[in-house]
Amino acid sequence: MQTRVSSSSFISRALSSSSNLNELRRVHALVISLGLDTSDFFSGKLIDKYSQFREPASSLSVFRRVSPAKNVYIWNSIIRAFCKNGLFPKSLEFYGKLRESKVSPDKYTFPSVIKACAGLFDANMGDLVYEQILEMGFESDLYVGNALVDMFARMGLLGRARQVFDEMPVRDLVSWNSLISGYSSHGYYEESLDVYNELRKSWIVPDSFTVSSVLPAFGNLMVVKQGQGLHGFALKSGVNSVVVVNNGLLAMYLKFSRPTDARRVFDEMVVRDSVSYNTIICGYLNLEVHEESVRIFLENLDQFNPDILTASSVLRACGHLRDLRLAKYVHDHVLRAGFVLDTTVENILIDVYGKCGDMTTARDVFKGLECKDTVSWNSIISGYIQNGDLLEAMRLFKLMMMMITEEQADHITYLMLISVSTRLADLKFGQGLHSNVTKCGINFDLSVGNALIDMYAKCGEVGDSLKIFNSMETRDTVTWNTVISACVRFGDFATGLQVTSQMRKSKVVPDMATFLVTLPMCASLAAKRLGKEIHCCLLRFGYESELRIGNALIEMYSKCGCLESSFRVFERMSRRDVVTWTGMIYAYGMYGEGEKALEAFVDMEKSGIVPDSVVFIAIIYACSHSGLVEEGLAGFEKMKTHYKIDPMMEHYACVVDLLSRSQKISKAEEFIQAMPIKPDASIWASLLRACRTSGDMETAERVSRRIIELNPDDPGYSILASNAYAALRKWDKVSLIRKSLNDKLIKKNPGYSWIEICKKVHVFRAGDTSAPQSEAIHKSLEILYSLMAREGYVPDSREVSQNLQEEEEKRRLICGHSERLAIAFGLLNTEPGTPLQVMKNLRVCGDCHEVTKLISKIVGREILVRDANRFHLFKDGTCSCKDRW
DNA sequence: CTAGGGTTAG
Repeated sequence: MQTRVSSSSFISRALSSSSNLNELRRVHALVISLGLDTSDFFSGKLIDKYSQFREPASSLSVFRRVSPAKNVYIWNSIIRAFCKNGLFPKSLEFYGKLRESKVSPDKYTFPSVIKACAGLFDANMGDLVYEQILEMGFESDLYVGNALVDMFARMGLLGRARQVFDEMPVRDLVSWNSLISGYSSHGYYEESLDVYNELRKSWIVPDSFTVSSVLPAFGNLMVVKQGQGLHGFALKSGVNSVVVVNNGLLAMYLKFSRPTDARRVFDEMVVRDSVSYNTIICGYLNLEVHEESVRIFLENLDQFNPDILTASSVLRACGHLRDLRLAKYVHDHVLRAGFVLDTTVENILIDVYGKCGDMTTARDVFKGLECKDTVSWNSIISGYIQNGDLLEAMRLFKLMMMMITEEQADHITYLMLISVSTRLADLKFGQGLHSNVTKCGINFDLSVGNALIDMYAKCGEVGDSLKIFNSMETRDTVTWNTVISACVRFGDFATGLQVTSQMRKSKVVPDMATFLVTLPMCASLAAKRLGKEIHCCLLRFGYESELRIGNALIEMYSKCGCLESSFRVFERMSRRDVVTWTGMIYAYGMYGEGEKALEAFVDMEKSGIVPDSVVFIAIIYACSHSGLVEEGLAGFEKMKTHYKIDPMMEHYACVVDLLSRSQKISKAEEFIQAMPIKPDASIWASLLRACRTSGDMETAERVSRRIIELNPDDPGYSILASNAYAALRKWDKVSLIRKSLNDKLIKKNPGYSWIEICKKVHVFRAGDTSAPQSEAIHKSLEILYSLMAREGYVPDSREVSQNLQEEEEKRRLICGHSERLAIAFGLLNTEPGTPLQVMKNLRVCGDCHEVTKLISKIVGREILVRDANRFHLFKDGTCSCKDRW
């Protein structure tokens, strides 16, 4: 008896202290030799111990040797053994067997069973087990409760987890940790933080589990101050000696976009594991410091074992850096190290090779994938798009749609393909995508909606853009920007303005693109007041130092009649590029300040900016509007010989304009003859305008014929020719041209003018009698005409382009030209002496130019007129353009 | 019974 007791306690001690499998097997052999292997006590110990050394098979064989009448202790051991080794189905199988036996489970049975349900994400089994627990009344047990909280939390059923937690009669730190971790890992960061703060109010002191579980919440909620506080707590309490905690701190600072703090944590870590390296590599990647990402990897290759996650991060960095060599090296390394590549890594490889421009390899990886998921398809399609092969991207998409798999095109697929249809201006394809997207409800995705708006706009269907926009429930900054830009592109400024004011009333925050689309809109509309407001607004949002914003402001102010403001913006810019200078030169040109434009060009050259072809257009344009013929020609020569820039059609048109404006008609015609490229309608149109002002009707007719022969797309040129024939009284030609225009269903942009008075824009169309104060306007114009007649004014009937029988009727039409209505309206609605500013969408006609000069003299006012081409400042009977319009 | 790291667009 004595021997028996002492050998029992000896074996029990030997079992507990065995520290490796071999030792355990020797003790096991001893147990068998002593005939103790059927004993419940030793068998239970052996089952536990074998599971500890990851030998569940041995655990099971021990279990089987125990007599059929097993007690609950043995059952719990085997269920726990399988559970600990991740063999959850086995755990549940033996739990089932236990319930079939006569033995009833105790509270120690359930934590493992619950964990098995959690591990299998088996919510039904979990519910069943929960019911059984409630029947037996074990739910009040701390360990059972903790396991339940954990199970529900893992399954994402945070409401139920919280309920169990709230109903627990006793809670410990594990209960809190399980709930915090559950909230965190499912993205419920606020809740996670709330529970953590509740915990902090209690007497319980957080441990490393708590800290590492709540850290992601701090990182994602960007609560920097509190995050730093938690860091302090981690240092004080000593939990930062745990590597997981440090990894969490590292990740948090990276989420905060504080690489310096992150780096300090990383450098001060005594122990790092591969997660530490992966976290910092991936964090640098997300902060777009890709070089740093790669550097950490290369410099620490001997410090840690890169795993498949390391590889995927580094590969992504390679993609961003377009470093094909390193990508191939890492890929090769991964293959040789024998890592199993899952779909995620393969997808990354497809993306990276695509980004590096190696579509052959990308395609090989793609082909080699046995199970292609949506991301695989998206990645290869995106590769082709990035490499400019839009048609192949389309082809692959069609192939994808034909595949009978569970993988379907998602919002990203559609987003990419909508942009393909946009870039190809393929309306039919775009419409097909739209209907697909509507069928699967993806159209409610904000980005997809935005892409569709853009697609329709760029395919010329602005009406459909607006339809989508109006039907959208949520809109972001991009939505608004896209719609405004659609209106501007289409020339529908009225809607553009309306949408802009709606946007300003909404809570959406403008971004740089907002300003880069609204400023040019103001420029086109010469909406000075709105332009200034937008300028103030962008100052508030801190965009004033942006180069492109400065460039847009210069253009806006110059087109709104504020040359000084343009210059002020120009002066304040810390950085200037060729666009900046071009804007300024063009601005001077518009105001007839040719010398200043030339000076600016010299300054630009001095500042080391290399001129491009556009700046020369501005130069010649400026010279043209200031009568600087020689200087303009010199600029053209300098461009060709000194800067080796081949002139484009626009340059030739500018030179023709330059010569024509100065009435050098024969020179202009010679120049056109000598052009190395075939002159288009714009060239001839320039010449034609000059012919008409100089009265060279012979050339005018010849040139008009040319224009009609060219059959230009822009109806403006045909109308110009038609007007020339009208002046020649060749009405048959006029009606022929008009008819062909009508046949083509082309409608000319009708002429209109507008004026801003008391923060309101008033628009006038030619001959419009429905405009406000129409009666008064006509009356005052009549008075003005009689006053003008005294100055010797005779209306120029050549400017009338339609064959009207009565000279009187022609005069009526002239008097109806829209800018005159706008000017008269301005005179009627402002204090005497106030300067007026009138805008016109077309060029001012010669007769209106004369009339405005006279009006400025008669009423003693400055009248600033901006037409489609430039500014005219009328003052005391003269114009700033010195009649070179 | 409780903790951390990876994919596609713009």
